Amino acid sequence: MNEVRVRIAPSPTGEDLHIGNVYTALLNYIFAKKNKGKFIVRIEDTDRTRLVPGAEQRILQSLKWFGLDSDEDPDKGGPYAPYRQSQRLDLYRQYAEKLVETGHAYYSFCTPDRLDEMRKKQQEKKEPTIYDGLCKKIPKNEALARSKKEKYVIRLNVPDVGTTEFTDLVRGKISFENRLLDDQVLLKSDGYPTYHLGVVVDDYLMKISHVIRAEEWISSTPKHVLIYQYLGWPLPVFAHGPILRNPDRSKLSKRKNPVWASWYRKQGYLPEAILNFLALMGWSMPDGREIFSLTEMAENFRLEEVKPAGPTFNLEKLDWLNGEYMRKMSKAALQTKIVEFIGDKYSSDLVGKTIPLVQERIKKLSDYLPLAGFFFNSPKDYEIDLSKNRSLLSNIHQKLSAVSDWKADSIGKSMQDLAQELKIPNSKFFMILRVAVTGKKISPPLNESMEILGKDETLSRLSQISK
RNA sequence: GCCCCCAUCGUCUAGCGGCCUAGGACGAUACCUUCUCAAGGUAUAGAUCGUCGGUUCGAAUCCGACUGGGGGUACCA
Repeated sequence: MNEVRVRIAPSPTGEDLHIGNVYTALLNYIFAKKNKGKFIVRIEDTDRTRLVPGAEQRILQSLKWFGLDSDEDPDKGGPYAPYRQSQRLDLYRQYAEKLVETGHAYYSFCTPDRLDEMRKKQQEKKEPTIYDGLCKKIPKNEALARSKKEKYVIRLNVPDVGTTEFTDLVRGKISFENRLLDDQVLLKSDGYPTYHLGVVVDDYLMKISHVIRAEEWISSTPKHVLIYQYLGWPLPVFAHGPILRNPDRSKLSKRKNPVWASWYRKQGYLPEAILNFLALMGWSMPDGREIFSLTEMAENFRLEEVKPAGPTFNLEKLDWLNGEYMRKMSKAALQTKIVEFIGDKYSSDLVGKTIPLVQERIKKLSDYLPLAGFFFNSPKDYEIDLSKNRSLLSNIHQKLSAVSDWKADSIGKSMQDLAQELKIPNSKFFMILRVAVTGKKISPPLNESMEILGKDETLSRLSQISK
C-alpha cells in the first residue's frame, strides 16, 4: 500500500489560523498518525487581493502552538518544495496550457460585466448560473493570438453530458450531472491559479493520498475529479468532514463567534484541551471516553466514523474541558503556564504558592488574575462598603497581631474564636474579613490566603481600612 | 433560482434490525459539603429518535417522499 500523505492548505487571508482549519488540521493530523503517514502544510496564497501580511507566519506558529507538527511545510521544506503556491506559478500555467492543448480547457476573454449580466439573466430564467461557453467557440489559434495581447483566463471545458461521481469516505457515493457543472476558471488573468487548479496540481505532485477537508468543498470536487482525469492522474481518496457551526447553525464565522486561534490563546485555553474538544465534534472514542490525548485520539481514530452532520461550536463544554485539564496538571506545570500567561511582572514564587488555592477554581488561564490578583496588589476598591465595620476590623487586627504561628490553621482558629466571642455568624464575619483583605466577595479560602499574604501585609491591609 | 450534503435530549454524542419503556457528557435544577466561590458527591428534569409512508414477526437503526437545516453557486479559498 502507498504511503499515507495528507495535507492542510490554509490561505493567509485572515488574521490567524481559523478554528475551523484547526479542526480540519486535527482530522488530517490524527489520520496521518494513525496510518504512520505524513502530515503536510501547504500555503495557498493565490488570492492576491485578500492576502493579509503576516498571516502565513501566524498560521504556522499557531499550528505549532497546538502541537500539530508538520512533516513538510513552507518553513522546513521537504521533498516536494516549495510548499507555497505563489512560488509554483510556472507549474500551474504549464498544466493549464496542457489542458488547453488537449481540448479540456480554453481561453476566455469575457469581462466581469458580461459575466454578471449573464448570471442575472440565468437566475431570472431559473437556469443554473454557469458560464455559457461563449469563448469556447473561438478557434484555437485565434484564441492563442488574442491571448498575447488581451487579458484572459483559462477555463475548464466541462462536457455537457454525463455525470461525474466520486466516493467520499465519510459520505459514500456523490454524483453530479456534468451539464450543471461550471466551466471553472483555472488560471486567473493575473497568472495565478484558482484554488481548483492549484489544489489538484499540488496534491498530485506532492503525492497526497487522502484529501481530508470540510464539507464546503463537496460541490467543487467533481471539477477536481475532471481535472485529474484530463491530466491522466489517479484520484486521491476524498473525505469531507463536517463544517463547524455558529449557534444559529450557519457556518462558523468571525461575525458570530470567536474564530482565530489567537483569541483562544489569549483567553487562556490550553491547546490540548481545544484539540480534545474539537475531536468531540463529529467523532467519539469507541469506549465513550471524553477526555483523551492527541496520541490516544490517533490510536483510535477512524475517518469512516466521522459524523457528516455539522456540529454547533459550543464554548461551555470547552470551558469545562479546559478546567479538567487544568486540574489534572501538576502544580509546577500549571505554575509555568500561568507565569507565561500573566507575564513576569508577577513573582513566579508567589504564583507557585497560590496554585493549590486556585487550581480547582479556574477554568482558563485568564481566570487567574481576577481571582488571585489580590495576592500581588492590595485592593483599590471594595465590593462591599466596609465603613460600618471599622470597629470589627480593628478587633480582627488586634486578634491577628497576637497570632504568633502564622499558619492557616492558627489564623483560622483565632478568627473562629473571635467570631464566636462577638456572636457574629461565621458567614458574615468571614465575608467582611474577605472583602477587607481581597477586596472581593469571591476569593480563594481566606485563612490560607492570609497565610500566603503574610502577617505584615494582612495587618497592613486591615489597618488601611480602619483608618 | 439551480446543484449538493445533512437530520437522536438546549448543546456534543452513543446507537449500525430485537440488549432502547434510547445510554453518556456539557449545561440546568435541588440537596450534601462549606468562611465566599469552586471542586467533589448524590439526585432530578430533559429526545413519542423531524414528519409521513414502506420493508420486516420486529426499525432510532434499511428504503422512499416530504419538511427543516446547512453548504456551494466568484478571475475567494
